[in-house]
Amino acid sequence: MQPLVIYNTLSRTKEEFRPLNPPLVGMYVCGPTVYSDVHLGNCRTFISFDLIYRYLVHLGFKVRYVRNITDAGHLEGDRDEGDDKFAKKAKLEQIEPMEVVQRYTVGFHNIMREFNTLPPSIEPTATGHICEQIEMIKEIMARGFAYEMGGTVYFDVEKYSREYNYGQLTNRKLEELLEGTRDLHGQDEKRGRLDFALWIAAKPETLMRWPSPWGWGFPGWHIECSAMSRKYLGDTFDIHGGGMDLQATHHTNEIAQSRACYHSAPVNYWMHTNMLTVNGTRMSKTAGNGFTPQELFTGNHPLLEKGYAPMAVKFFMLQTHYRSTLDFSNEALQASEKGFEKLMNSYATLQSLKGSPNSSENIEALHSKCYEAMNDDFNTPVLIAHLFDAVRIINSTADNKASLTQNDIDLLKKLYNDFVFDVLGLKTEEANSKLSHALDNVVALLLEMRSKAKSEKNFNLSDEIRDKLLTAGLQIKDTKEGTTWKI
RNA sequence: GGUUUCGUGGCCGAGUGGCUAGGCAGCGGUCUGCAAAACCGCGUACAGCGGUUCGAAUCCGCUCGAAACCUCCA
Repeated sequence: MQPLVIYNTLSRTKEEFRPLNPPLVGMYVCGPTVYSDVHLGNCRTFISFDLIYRYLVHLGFKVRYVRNITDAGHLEGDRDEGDDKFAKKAKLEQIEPMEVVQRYTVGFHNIMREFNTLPPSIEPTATGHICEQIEMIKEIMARGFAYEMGGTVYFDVEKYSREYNYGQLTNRKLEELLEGTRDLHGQDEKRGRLDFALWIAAKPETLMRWPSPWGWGFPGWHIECSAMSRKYLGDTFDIHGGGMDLQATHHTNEIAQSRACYHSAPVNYWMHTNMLTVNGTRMSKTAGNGFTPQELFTGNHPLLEKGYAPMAVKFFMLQTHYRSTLDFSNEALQASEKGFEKLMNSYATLQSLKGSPNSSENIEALHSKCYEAMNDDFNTPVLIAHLFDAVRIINSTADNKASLTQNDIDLLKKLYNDFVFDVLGLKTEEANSKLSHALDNVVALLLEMRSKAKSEKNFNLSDEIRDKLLTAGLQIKDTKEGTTWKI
């Protein structure tokens, strides 16, 4: 079987994945800034990396998955001034900044649980690592790549560029980058226009502040990821991920900070997930064309015709490759909802299949095709196409149009457990067991009545029972072996 | 303006030179008292123009169109 290949942003090609210290794998993903409800685009990124994490674990790697919580130091503007997002939000809501952080961190975790993502191994916060950030800034200054102006410390991009390739990640030259920036504003104290803040001096009204060698202040946005990834994964680690929008600025600066600090490149494989769009344009907080995950689940938003279950949404996302943009529309979402239902129904059917002396299908070949799809840069759309092959085989067997040995049936069960549940992280909606037991009995009673009516050719009554059950949300299905039903 | 990516059948979405995914919707059929579900079959798509090649959705050029980044956002 072909080895696992990963598209590396650094080389812009798919590369064979070779961890530094197998079977250990270090993976860092830029987490959310918890100053408001988690954005659906964020969710896509974290679902993508959850898939990657799950697959690496499935392959037997021992993965340390670090995903941070940004709870300080993320500025509103690009000019390194103004308050950070938490303090601003806290003032608006008249609460403590850490209250904002707590509220939205909890909300974020709840949504991630709805999507059935696994918790990371470590979830460090920026405010919990102020010391590490200050130490790193000191090291960068000691190597001459940063300078202090009035209590604010800036990273010297031009100086860095004389020794390293600053635009490496986006394949851009310094001159091109310089052309793209705006003119320096009069009040700005930076030396170069590409310079960015590592530490920002607190203003009298700044709520979130810490002491440092440069006075009271707070860390810049980019330094937290460099400091925390280094602390938990080492100077150089295997995978760093995030959304594509972080590539040009945040990740470029992370590389610069690490190299300026300890010379070596921090990451071997940079992975970037693509954006979520609505009607062809990017869903963003500022464009106002987005909805929250909660609104998506309930359908309580003008853009949504109805609510969609978390698993249906997740399945919809996984039907697109993580490096492609994904456009949200009711039509597409409903198509996925039905496809997901079909996939899950076949799993229930699979449980009732009986083995035959021989098989008309090659399940082992199907199994290895699934691995091939995933080994090709986590190609979930192709994986799902193979899973629908399994669906067809299962349903055909149930219809006596194909046959499977018990061994093959067990192999199919393993296929579902491996890929549908373990790797894709999908699950069926669980019903309350006591309630569902009672429901079973009630439906069985009604079906018995209907069956009696049918045998007496009282089709009016039998159809009435069927139609009223459908209205109540239960669909029944007559088969040769008897009548089955589902919600 | 610069950098990058993309344009696939009604919709979503895989696919980097020949073997032409998959889902949803549609049509025809099998099954069925009728349904539903399931299964079988069908549509022969690759923005346009030109080029390379025995052969291109896939490589090259141009044109048109879209998006992302360059400025806070995954």
